[in-house]
Amino acid sequence: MEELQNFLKIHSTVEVAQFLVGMYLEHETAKGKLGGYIVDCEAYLGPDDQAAHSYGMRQTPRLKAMYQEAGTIYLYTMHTHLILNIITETAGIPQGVMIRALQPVAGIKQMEENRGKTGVALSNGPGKLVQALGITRDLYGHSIFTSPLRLVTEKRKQPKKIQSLARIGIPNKDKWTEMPLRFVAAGNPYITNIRKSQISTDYGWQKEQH
DNA sequence: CCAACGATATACT
DNA sequence: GTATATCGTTGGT
Repeated sequence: MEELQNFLKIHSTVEVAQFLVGMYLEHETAKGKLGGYIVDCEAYLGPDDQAAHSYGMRQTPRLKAMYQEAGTIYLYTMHTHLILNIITETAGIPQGVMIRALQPVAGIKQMEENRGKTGVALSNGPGKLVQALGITRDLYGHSIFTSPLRLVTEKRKQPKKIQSLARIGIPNKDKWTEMPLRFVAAGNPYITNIRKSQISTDYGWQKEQH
């Protein structure tokens, strides 16, 4: 965990976003541990990024967590859905990574119950994975290092290829609309809007090394 | 009041 | 398979 904390300190938001592809995300709930691999995420680059909530160093009550230290959990609601972000820089620099999709590994049965769906619909979108993992607003502002919701570096998988794409859902933001700040594990079926022909049988992971 | 870092159902080639 | 319409809540001018 200290290792991860250090990683956040010395790397840029974009580098962290790329590192989070393949990272194991786990939520310890009353109904057991729910977790899986992050396969799709987006970087939001604070003051300059027109698509970021914190564009122009905007300060509002809900943005409070964005100005806290790296590892802080930033949650916001969007059209009835809760969206999960992880803050990536030191306090005062409002940048973060939005978690877009997860390949479920542990507690899949519980996730199906939480979602009322099965298969890729469990977690192939930001609001979906939050619901699948049972994440709630009271995690707002807590740390990814010390809360029931945490990143497990030891279980991280290595993607064969990280693909850079334009971010989703941010039209009319000049160059920021097109900038390749979205990173996915190429070939993984849980990626948002992936085409069937793009899915690979190994789900986009490197082979385990022995 | 209205836009928003979505999700879903429904309607189409 | 892709496209659109509608749902719905909260935060910020």
